[in-house]
Amino acid sequence: MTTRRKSPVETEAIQPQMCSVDVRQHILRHVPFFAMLSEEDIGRINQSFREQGFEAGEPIYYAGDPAARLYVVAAGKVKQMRHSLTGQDVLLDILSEGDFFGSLSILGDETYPDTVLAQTGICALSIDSEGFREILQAYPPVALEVLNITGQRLRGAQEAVHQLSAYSVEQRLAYTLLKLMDKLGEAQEVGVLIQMPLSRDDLAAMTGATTETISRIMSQFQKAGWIKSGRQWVAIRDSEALREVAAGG
Amino acid sequence: MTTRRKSPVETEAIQPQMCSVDVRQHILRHVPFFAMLSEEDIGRINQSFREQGFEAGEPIYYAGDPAARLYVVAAGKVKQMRHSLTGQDVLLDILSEGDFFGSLSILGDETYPDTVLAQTGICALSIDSEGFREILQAYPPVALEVLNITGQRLRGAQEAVHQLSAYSVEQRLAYTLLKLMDKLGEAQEVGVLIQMPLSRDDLAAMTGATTETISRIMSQFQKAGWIKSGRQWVAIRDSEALREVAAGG
DNA sequence: CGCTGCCTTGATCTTCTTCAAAACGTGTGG
DNA sequence: CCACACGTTTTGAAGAAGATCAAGGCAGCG
Repeated sequence: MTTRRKSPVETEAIQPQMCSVDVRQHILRHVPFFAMLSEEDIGRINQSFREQGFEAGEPIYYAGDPAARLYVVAAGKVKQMRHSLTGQDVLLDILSEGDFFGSLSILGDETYPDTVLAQTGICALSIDSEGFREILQAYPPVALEVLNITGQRLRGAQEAVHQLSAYSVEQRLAYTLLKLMDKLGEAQEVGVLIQMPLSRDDLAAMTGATTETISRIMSQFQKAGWIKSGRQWVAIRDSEALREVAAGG
Repeated sequence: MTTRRKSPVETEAIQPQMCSVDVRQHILRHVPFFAMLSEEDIGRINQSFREQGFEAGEPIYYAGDPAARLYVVAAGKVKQMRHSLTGQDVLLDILSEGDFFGSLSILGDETYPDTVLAQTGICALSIDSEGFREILQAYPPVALEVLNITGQRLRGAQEAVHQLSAYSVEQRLAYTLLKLMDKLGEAQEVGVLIQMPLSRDDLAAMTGATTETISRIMSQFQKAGWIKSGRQWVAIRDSEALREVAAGG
């Protein structure tokens, strides 16, 4: 049953039934900030959510759209982006199963500051801001957990600011690859494979550099035997070496 | 009663009594996320806080210290920083009256990822993580408000990432000055004065550039008549022009 | 009145971008 | 199953933005 494709990344097609009502409750149970609730409570919460499928490349929403809903990724990966007037795009984060995005501020009316795109086919659960606020009020432990996660993300974003301010592209790329490995890595023969389609363009948008510069450095890394990479995929073979580069070796 | 100093910035000395128990309750009432509580509740919360004064330049804590407390700025300004192995420092944020910093994650045990320094003399209220968690549990509306503010900060940090990735130093500096003006601006004859001691080094650490580059661009801005600046102070005279530069004019 | 620390300015050098073109891999349609 | 066509990746050469190195100037303080 070997296919003919070259990329080791398995872009498991998101089946419509993965989004069905039947499995929604199961998915919600595995969302970090609902994990502590009883089956009964989750059932109640479930009713406020609705599910939605998106194909790879499709936008979930655009920057500037009125911010009305909060989303939870049930399956697949999404890219959270900001675009500039110059056309230069910045990839802020990659979110996967259990991560949330969208409207957090309880005070309605604003617009989304970023664009979110489906990187693979995805299934998302969503709820309107009003409904989410009600859940947070009804279940204070959930609010604390959401606060916790948001705090962690804030620190992550501050670390990114630090990186961009103080380190070279080479260091930032090494750091980014390590972070992706921690988040999406999967041990395989080629090395620890980053389980998602990932182009040089994506890496450029994540590190604040150009495609060409990233390509050059990736070639170096590969020549050194630290990574193995092809069209839209990357595997890490020597994370220790990358760690040293990231730290300024 | 005119002094001989040149800087228009008033570095009002923080008097010890500003930190006294008497006025603590008054201060807590003006902290955004306690504003909705009754006088009685604030009185109860008050007992968990302790006050502490710091002189200008003094550290509140260093990166790597065990993260045990959450702080609220009662008076003065603090700098939230990250340092790099290379000695290059990054200024993540400037916090003033009513802002909080320190240990947010409820799950104890970690260390602070950043260093916080008193930029002016300051008075801070602080509470241990345990006590803060209890408050959040006892007063769910407070938790929601803290979540809200944290969400806003996350967006601010993501905007900084965007800026660093996509815009020139000139644009970032213009943007930074405008942000400081919004936060700390005070109308005076010279223009809208940024009410705090602010060196070229500080601006360099905020924009991810070197002191020299910042100095050059500040000279340009001043020559153009958009700002007026001296030793450790800046006033904005033409915010519209800066806005245009920041937007890529 | 001189010292210390902040700010300015210039010259050079490095890093990264930009522009351009060729090579490669993947999926498609014949 | 093969060959073509497209988007991704690579590589090169020239250019620009900003860092680094090095002096000198100026303000405020003791």
